[in-house]
Amino acid sequence: MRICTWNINSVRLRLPLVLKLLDEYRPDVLCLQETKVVDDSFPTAEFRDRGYVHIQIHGMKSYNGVAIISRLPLEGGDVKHWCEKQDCRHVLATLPGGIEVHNLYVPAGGDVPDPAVNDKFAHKLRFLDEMRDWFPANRSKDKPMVLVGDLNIAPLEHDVWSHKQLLDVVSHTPVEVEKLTALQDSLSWVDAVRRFVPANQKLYTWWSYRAADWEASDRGRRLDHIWVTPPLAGSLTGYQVLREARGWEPKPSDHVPVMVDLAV
DNA sequence: ATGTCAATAAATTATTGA
Repeated sequence: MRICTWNINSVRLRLPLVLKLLDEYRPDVLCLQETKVVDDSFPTAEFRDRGYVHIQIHGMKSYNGVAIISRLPLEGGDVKHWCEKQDCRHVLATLPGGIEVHNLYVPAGGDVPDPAVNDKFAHKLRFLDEMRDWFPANRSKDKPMVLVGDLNIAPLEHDVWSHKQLLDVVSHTPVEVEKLTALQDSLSWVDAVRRFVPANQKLYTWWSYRAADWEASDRGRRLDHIWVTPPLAGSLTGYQVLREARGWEPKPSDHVPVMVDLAV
């Protein structure tokens, strides 16, 4: 089973790129974030035509929005709300074999890494705390689960182009990393991609639009993640981070697809 | 390091969020 996650930054604008991904890499399950579209306007037909007939969407106007698009049957589709907001940052569904997929879009957190003066950063930290509490209270680490999405945090030193220069930059500050790690530890989640890429090797999934030449400067961050619970860890057989997709024409997302293969 | 995108509401240009 191949599971892919991609922050698409408008699914309607980049629909041709999404279809290219499906045609060339044939994931069984595609999880999108930042779809930026209400459910009624989601381009469902184009996915159905390609055999992706099982779709769980949770979108809103302009911002955020998540979707699970699958060739395999989905059951028990649901959404969760965090921080007393209905802002479309989470959708979940169950795959054959009882594998529960959680697709998440963690708040970006604004620019100033101080919750006292920046409400967006405070929201991000609260969101992480709520997830850290929710998963162990409602799920067991013995349940086969996959958590994917744009977590908007690059936790490891080599998940960013310069650990030192990004210590004060939202996405790599110690307080965010600590909270993401606490969430990971809460159900013994395994960082699937880092099972294949050693922690001392640079690995990025996002490059800013603001760079004059993203490829030459290569100032990336690993913000997009795939985690699995312990029962699935032994089934991981491969991964791909589609760096090339950062250059896909005509208009690439600033994030690239991340996928893993599971022998289930 | 403050550069670029995308969506929206309003009317070719500003705002907001990332």
